[in-house]
Amino acid sequence: MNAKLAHLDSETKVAESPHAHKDELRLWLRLLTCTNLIEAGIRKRLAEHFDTTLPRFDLLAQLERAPKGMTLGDLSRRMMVTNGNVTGLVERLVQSGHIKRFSLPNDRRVQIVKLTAKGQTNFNRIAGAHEDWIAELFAQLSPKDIDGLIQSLGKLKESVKSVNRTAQP
Amino acid sequence: MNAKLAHLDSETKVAESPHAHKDELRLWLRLLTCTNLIEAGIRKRLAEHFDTTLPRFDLLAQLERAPKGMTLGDLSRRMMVTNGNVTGLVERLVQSGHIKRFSLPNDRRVQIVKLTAKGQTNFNRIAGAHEDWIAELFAQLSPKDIDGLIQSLGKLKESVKSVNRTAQP
DNA sequence: CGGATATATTTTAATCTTGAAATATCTCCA
DNA sequence: TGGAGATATTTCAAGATTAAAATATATCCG
Repeated sequence: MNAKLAHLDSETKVAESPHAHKDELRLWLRLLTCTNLIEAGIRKRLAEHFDTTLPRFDLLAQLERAPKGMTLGDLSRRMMVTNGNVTGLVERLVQSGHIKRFSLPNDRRVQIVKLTAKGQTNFNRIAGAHEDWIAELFAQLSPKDIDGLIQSLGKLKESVKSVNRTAQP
Repeated sequence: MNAKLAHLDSETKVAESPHAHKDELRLWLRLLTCTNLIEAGIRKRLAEHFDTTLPRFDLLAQLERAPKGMTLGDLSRRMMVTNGNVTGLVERLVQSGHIKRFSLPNDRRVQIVKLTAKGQTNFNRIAGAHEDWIAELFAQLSPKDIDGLIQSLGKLKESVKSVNRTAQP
């Protein structure tokens, strides 16, 4: 059994006491299930009611909070996806007239994208419904539950970020 | 005001009380951020250490808990993904020798898939590391935080499922 | 100045994912 | 029996996603 662990690399410190983390694993699976269920629900509703997708809505939502526009790099960081992903998404949203590209005279590497009037209108219509769908899905949680979750997930977020900072330079 | 809205359906509520659900929205965004951060961390580690992906690992994990094998339909329900998705995933895992297909003599529509010895060995090696990665990422949460999250997320899961049951037949 | 290095974006190939349509098989019942 | 409807899987087309390599531009510093 120890021989089996002997070849393990960096995480050996945790590997010394295997199978002692059942609660964390259970929590993670539950977290994933909740997120997946909600995401699926939202995705389906976006398709049915507004004929759009979650990544498209997500990108518009980012831009909506940045009236002066954002670079593709900003978008990929904010949305936590790769650059290449944003490239394709932006392409399709420009194509459909929801956003527009601008180049900066002082730095020809960057592209700024902004919502068009059409994009803004479209986003506004969706955003209200989206907020209500979320409230509907969370309806059985009390304000106390909600507050507790916000707090604990805030802690989790910091925990994950601090590990990623040290482990992945 | 709440009493007045209580019997109305969600679409009507949208019109009656827009923008009254900030906390739920904030919670949802935080939930999504946490899940995405953790998923990204796990995905990266799976690629680096074991040259594999999350969906592959996920499928193997499902099969590991079903020594008698599972049908593709079972897999797609358990993994909460579409049938077509499982078809492709299974194809690649059969290809790489981690799982094997079997047909049932009494029902020629269904395909059972099972872990091969290689798949089992491979999964075992990964599962321990995976559990430790999760524990590492959750390290800053106290046992009390963890328990609270498990409870509240359980409630959330039921809330979402009950809404999806009534809203999407 | 000019090259090394850093930053921003795109491209590429592969995988993942979905929803819908197509195919195959089974079950039930008139 | 035979056909209607249910169930299981695959196919298909489009989009989303990643990691890594390629491209383009900027900045820094010797």
